[in-house]
Amino acid sequence: MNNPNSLARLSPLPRAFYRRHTSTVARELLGKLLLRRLDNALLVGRIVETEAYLAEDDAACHAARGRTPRTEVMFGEAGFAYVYAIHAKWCCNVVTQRAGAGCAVLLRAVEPLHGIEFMRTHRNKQKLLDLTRGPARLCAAFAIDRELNGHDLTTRDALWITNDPKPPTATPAIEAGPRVGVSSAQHHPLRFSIADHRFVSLPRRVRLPDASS
DNA sequence: CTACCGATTGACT
DNA sequence: GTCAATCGGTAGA
Repeated sequence: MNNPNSLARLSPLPRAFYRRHTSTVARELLGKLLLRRLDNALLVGRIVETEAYLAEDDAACHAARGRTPRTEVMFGEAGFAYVYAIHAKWCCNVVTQRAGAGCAVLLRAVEPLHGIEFMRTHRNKQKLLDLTRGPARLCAAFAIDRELNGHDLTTRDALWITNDPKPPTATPAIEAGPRVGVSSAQHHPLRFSIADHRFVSLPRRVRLPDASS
């Protein structure tokens, strides 16, 4: 297991990573490490579940109804955090593609790796499985709120994402299915997760047919 | 200003 | 499985 100090020295994913198509970014974020630096703690989690919200023909995307004060960050440069409130809780996205496109990837679940006691305190929950499984739960555990809206994820400041230097398996299978809590575009598999991972949030997952079959 | 909604969660049967 | 608390964002008067 890497120690947190060495993980904190790894290079953040570059902006080019985020400038690609939203579905590609959503899939490739699986297995990456989310890092959060606070005054008195360094938190690390492995991203195990994401959802894509597209720039085109996606009524569920917040940007679909045009620019508002809330969605301004989504229409900006890729690689910045878009943090929004839902049901009095915070959720964290990463902005993708091109400035002006209006699309992002929602971080739905991580596996806690470091700073677990801080997460327990911040979530006021003891059970490991409940700490970061779900978009608002992971934000509470990582102390992510509106202060990080518009934060640049390509520096080692406050919040960023890196490659895992020691991935647990060579190439984990990826599952895909309809997005959670979204009625539109149910036919598109825009929710992605690491197959059979215990930290993936609840509703049923569907294994995508293998490309070779 | 008020009214309504929601990319959720946690408590409960 | 069901259900409602909770509050920021948004639209509209």
